[in-house]
Amino acid sequence: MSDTEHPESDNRPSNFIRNIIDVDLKNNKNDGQVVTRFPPEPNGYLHIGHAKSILLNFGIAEDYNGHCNLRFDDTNPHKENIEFVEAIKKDVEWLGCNWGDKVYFSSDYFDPLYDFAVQLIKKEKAYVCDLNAEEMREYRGTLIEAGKDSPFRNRTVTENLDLFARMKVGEFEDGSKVLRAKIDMASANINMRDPTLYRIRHGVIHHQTGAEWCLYPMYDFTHCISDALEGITHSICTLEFEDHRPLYDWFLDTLETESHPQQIEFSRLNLEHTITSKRKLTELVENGHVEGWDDPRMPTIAGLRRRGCTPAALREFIQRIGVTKSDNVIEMAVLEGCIRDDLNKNAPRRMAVLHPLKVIITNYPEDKEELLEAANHPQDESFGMRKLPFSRELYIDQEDFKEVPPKKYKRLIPGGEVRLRNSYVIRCDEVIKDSDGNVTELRCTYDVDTHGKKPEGRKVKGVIHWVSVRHAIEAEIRLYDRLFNHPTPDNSKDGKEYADHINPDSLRTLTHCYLEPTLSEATPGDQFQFEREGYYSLDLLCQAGNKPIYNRTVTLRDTWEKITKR
RNA sequence: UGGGAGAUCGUCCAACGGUAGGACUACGGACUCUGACUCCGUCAAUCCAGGUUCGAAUCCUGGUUUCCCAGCCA
Repeated sequence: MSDTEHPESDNRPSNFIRNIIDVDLKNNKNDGQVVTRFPPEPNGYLHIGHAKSILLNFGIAEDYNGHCNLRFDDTNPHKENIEFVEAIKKDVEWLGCNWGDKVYFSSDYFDPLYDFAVQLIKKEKAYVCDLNAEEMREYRGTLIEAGKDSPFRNRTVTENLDLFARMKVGEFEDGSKVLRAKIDMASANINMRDPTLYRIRHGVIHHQTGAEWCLYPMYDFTHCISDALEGITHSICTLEFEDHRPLYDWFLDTLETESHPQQIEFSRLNLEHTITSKRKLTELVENGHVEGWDDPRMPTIAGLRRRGCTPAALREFIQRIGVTKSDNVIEMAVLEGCIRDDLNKNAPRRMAVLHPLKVIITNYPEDKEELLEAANHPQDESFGMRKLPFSRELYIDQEDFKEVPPKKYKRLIPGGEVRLRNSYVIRCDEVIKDSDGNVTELRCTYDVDTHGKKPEGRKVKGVIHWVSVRHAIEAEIRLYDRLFNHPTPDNSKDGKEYADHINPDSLRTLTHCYLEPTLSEATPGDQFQFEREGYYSLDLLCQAGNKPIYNRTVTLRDTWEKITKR
């Protein structure tokens, strides 16, 4: 902690939702309690948009000494499964959120929900309707025309009670009957035009309740009641549910539940060059555009993790983008900046050559080798030192030698000198080429008096990385780029679909890369800065034969590239 | 006049009737055994038109424009 005046209040996010809560607290609403919830449907993996919601809800709970429930909104067993439940728990935990002892499920409330539905029927606020899906759509009207009442709208309480009970025990086929709320078919808000409460689904095995039910409640009915039963005070959701708030309130008012949570809507996260639609992410996986939900190119939390993004970086990102009700598209640079900030501070430095070019140090004895000390972090001594073997034959990167250098180039050129990082200054004496004129090898000499000191009588500006051929570890390195070429592939307004904007070069695999030998000690998930290249993470899952695989998390900022592009 | 919501630098977020501020990006410079990091600096915005007010991003009126809604999905 520094000596700032208010060390506590510095880092607290402030946004309109927290402002609302502050006012509620001042008025002693909810007895001063703050209880939130994160309610994912287990029908896919969580993505970066969910991270916003998770960190918002859990963050508020933490800062206000409240609690945030993890609740699976599992009312549609057809699409949901236990794999997704487990994946979601893993991701929320990885983000550093603590849901306490109990994981909640909407399906925990199937019994009370059924009783509430009965209550609604008794209040003449719900009825069993025999219209099929198509008929119901016709009766619903349009955005600008009122709907009309279902012919089944005026069934008696007794008849509705009987029918609903028989729906429950399985007397009717899928789709033949639904339970609907009786509200107003002429409402300007389509959600209020007698929304469906329950549908019949035979033969699906629910991951929590098995085959116990053939009747499943709908979102609008389930969500508000689940919130109320859990004593949620602030039910925070995304903007598309704004239209549903009157319905949320209608259920809780009509049923006179003990508590009446307040629904508050915020705008969802949109990130440039990616998509955050669960449906479309599912398609990317199922159509083989990516290798799975945790493909490092995916904006899923699992993908980000495998790519090497850290929870701290993601948290910082979510904090930086803020929370409002306005539509937004966040530049990828914001996320990358957060990742770089975190990894710059926390990733030890290593050397790795991605595009090897052999260098022979002709004045270095063949059988000699040295161990050169190198700092693991240039700004943080606590990272300690490591020893790098140096020998006669080295690899440097092809990019670090140019026979015909562009302006301002300060790496190796024929007859020129360059510093080998953590090592000596070498001079390029001879360029060896193959029959096609490609440079295949460099013959250099080293200045023995330049290790740990500046060369005498001249300045050497360039510093390049290297590895010793004899000691190097061969590795596969995967370079990831944006998954989509268009900044808003979802909504490109050029008549094309998101899939048309997939970047064919989103993955480049380099199979003959060479790493410094200390990397043999790395374990999956470890993150490093490969100096002058970027941040890389040892893959969590794969190995290419006996070669390790490193995923590029993000490049270093590259002003040289900017200069050369001009 | 179907309903609901939004509009502030290129991007994201502040300013809650009193000097339009921060972050990211971009650009320029310093430093450097990472063309990184760090540091310093520069550019850059209130959707429009009226009105109220000593004073308006903020309040009022009228426009413009963007997003969401017609699942037995959530």
